[in-house]
Amino acid sequence: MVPDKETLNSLREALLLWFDGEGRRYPWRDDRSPYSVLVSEFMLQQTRIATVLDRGYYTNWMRAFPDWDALAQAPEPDILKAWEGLGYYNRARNLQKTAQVISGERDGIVPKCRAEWLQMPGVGAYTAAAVASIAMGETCGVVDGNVERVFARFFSYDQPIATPASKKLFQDISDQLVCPARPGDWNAAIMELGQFVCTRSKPRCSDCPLQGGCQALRRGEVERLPVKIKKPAPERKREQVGLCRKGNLVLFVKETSSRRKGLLRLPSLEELGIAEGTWVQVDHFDYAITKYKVDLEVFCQGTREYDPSVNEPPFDQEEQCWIDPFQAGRDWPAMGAPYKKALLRHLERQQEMFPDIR
DNA sequence: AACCCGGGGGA
DNA sequence: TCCCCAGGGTT
Repeated sequence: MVPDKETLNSLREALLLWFDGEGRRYPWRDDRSPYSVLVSEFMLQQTRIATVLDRGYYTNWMRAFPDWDALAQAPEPDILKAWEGLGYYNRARNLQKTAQVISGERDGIVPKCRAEWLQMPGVGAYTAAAVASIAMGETCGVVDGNVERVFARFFSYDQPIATPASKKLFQDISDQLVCPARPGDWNAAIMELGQFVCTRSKPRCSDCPLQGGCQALRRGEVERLPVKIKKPAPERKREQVGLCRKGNLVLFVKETSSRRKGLLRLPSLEELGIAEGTWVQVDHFDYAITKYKVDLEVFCQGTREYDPSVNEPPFDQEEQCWIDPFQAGRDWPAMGAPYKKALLRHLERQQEMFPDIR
């Protein structure tokens, strides 16, 4: 599948020339230290560049935790707060674990190659190849969603790409195509080609530096590739939570499950011991979580005040957390996005009903 | 190999 | 609505 040496050289030249002209500037491209690159790669796992940049996650993180030591020593609530809204919170925990391994066990010595990076927590095939090539100049190829799409089209690969066999094939191809002279740029370039030119829909083939060698373009199969396996429709669920007020405070619960440990959520009516029909539904909206689509229903007491002496929540004191949403810095612990949304919508409603308060 | 994990933005 | 994004870990 891999082209002969001469074709390969012209391929590399064409893509890198395009990248030198069209390549974007990102903060982690201006500073290619292993730490900067690794932080960016963790944030970009299953997350769009625009999300990471526009909402300031990368900048804030680098300011709060500028190096391995700072991250290694940071309290977990702080790193979760810096990650709040990005999702997949184990990424933040694993990033810190990696920092702790490097700054502690390895005495500040970073892994020197892809195989060593692969040993770090939260670092898989993609991230190991990315940081090894971009930050250390190792000749190894990345495979992400963009690369899969570009390869499937360029080689007119008509098998489903989400299989182990396809993954292995693409990894092998990527490792052979990567330009030894500029491995980091090559990997960035092919991903960026997938992002801006070889897009999922409406690909801009006439702008593509690889159009001459693209098999799918020649066969008119670009729109059909890559072949994806259709996912089952999400399972619908209903979630009923209570917004408990005590003065300016709102009751939250600290999650204890391993993955979401430390995140805040609103308590369920069941946890609160609220009989159905006794509280008033004040809001509802849908949110998606992995394979589920959840209809979140928010309830309040008829009166505006929640009286804990009458209705003390049955869960442990340590799991309770009363938040003051009017606090200037809104300095509460990291909150799951749906519950944060429910809280903010509650505050908006209250402002409309009682504009005199705050 | 299948399943789990968040959240958002574009089409 | 659906898709899928610079994936990784666990079972």
